[in-house]
Amino acid sequence: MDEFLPLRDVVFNTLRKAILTGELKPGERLMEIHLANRLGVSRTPIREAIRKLELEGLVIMIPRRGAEVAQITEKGLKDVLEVRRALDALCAELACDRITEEEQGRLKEACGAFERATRTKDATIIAKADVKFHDIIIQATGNQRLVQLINNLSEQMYRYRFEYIKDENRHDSLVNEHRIIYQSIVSGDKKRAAETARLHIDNQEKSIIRQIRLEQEQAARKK
Amino acid sequence: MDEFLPLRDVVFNTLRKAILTGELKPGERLMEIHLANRLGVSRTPIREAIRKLELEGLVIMIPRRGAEVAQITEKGLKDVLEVRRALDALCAELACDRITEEEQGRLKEACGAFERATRTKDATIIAKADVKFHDIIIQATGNQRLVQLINNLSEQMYRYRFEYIKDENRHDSLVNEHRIIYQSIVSGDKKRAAETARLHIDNQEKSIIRQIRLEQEQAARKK
DNA sequence: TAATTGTACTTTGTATACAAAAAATGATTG
DNA sequence: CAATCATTTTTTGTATACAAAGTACAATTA
Repeated sequence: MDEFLPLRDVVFNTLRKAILTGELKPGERLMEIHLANRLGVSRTPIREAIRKLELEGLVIMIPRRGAEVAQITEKGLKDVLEVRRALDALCAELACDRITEEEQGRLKEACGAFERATRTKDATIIAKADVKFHDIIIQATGNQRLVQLINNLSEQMYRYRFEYIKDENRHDSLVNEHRIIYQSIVSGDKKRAAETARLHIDNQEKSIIRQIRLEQEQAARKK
Repeated sequence: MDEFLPLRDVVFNTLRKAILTGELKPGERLMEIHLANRLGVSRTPIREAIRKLELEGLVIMIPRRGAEVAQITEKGLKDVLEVRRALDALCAELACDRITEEEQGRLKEACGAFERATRTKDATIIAKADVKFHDIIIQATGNQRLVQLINNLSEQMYRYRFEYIKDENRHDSLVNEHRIIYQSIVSGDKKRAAETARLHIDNQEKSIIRQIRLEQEQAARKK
């Protein structure tokens, strides 16, 4: 499939995924020769991939020392979520105005599919259904720049998303929020759509921050 | 000053500036050897800089053909401004809650400085005063991610900003809007601050879109 | 023993080399 | 004269080479 992508893009995708899934841990150094050997390419594509990761904020560069996986701080996550809150609300509002009949149908289906997914109690399935639902809304805005920005911001929390989805106590309210968002969008109620989208992020934030604190405590105890 | 930056970053900054100022025109190819000779470096730093420009959206890659300066379409600009509208409103709201006494002082000063700048009728001076005013607000949010995103989005319109500032008929309303934004923020009136910030972008949008249509007409007439 | 300095080893930063694809040129043929 | 195909040139994509900065470790000295 990706056989015809330039190696730099293959490497970029590979490294990005490794960082997002936690396979490469925050603070870990990305050493070029090591990665080159591991991925069976030369240093050139590795370096070019790192330049993109750098701009995306997934790695930070230390001069003459190379790249390391960016640390995720509680402050950093709060900042990301604060922006996402505004952008998700914007998405919901724009979708109210611009969603097509066809997209409305798919959104309804995705909303139902999400409810069914929660009943499986399988976090992977639920996460996929969740992404699908929100993707339809984001696409319905017809704003490519917005799509790109939200994807990038979501990325930063990939690791924590999963834990959030696992919390079964939240499932009912998640389903409920999705349903309200769906209804508001098809009925064109911008205010309610935006407000619920914000609430949706607020709930995620609480869960993720709890998660982070836990990890930090564990890290501190290790020392 | 930048003597100790890696060459790739020097090249990145140079190329970015060249694109934003219009020195490198939309559609123009970025050929590596040519740029390398022109800037007195090898292809390696050039390529790494291009990878960053690529992710920033300032150039687009065509496989096996290299990079060219991204075209700016009316749709693309509308998309950018739609996002900025939301983010600038967010900035204004956050600033209401978080601005420090010291920043309030600087904002007042910047607001007055902007008014004085308009009286010079010198677009460069006005543009600088405008940036300074808005920078204080953005910084007052304390959200680094937001700062970075807004900077990146502003960048995309760099070329048009200037023309917008030149329109002297708008100066009075610009000064007025700044004053309202300043007053709303120091008095903590989030709603009014956000609404005025949105209005501020709307006015820019009208002016910039007019500008773009003009350019496109001229381009069409040439053929 | 602790600190410091010198040396060997890594690792990055930059330049160059080489292969393969695309573009341009020109020759040949209908 | 036009069109097509071969050939040359240009340009990208990838690998490698080399220099300089950084790091680690050991030996030496206070």
